[in-house]
Amino acid sequence: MARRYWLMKSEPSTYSIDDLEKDGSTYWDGVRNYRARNFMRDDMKKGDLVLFYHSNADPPGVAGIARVSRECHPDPTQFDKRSKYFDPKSEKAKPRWFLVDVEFVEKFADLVSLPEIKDDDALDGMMVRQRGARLSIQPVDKEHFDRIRKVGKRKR
DNA sequence: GCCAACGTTGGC
DNA sequence: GCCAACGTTGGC
Repeated sequence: MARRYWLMKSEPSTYSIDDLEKDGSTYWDGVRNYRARNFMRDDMKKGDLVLFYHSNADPPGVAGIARVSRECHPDPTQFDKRSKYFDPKSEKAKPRWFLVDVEFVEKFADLVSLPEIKDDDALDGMMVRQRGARLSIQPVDKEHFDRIRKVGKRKR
């Protein structure tokens, strides 16, 4: 099957591309939205490439590239009473929330900002351009992925 | 800090 | 199963 491409949002004040570079890889924990969960559970395969998006940042935008390094497994934070992601309705035998691991690939020389993404005709149709696109994990077309990666490699 | 957009919850 | 109320996301 063809490799798929994704966009994953993270608030850099919580976890940034620099944190991922330092850690090498991470659990993508805390997703509590069913559509986003279903992408991780059903569709994200090892080797898929990910646009690492900084949300709630100034400016928001794609900061680099990551890669799925481990496929779907239960999100441990759902069972951890001390975690803010604790879900009392989730059972160990029947976990409700799943995650994937992602590993660092590259940090862009220069962040591809949301305004730039919105201005670029080649990126027409990207989900992240839509008003109110709150979904924290989004599928991305290969052409859009390649375009963002190309723009991200520029120096200025 | 505001608020529009959207997802979830819970009463009925 | 509907839908109002509420909570969250995230750009601005």
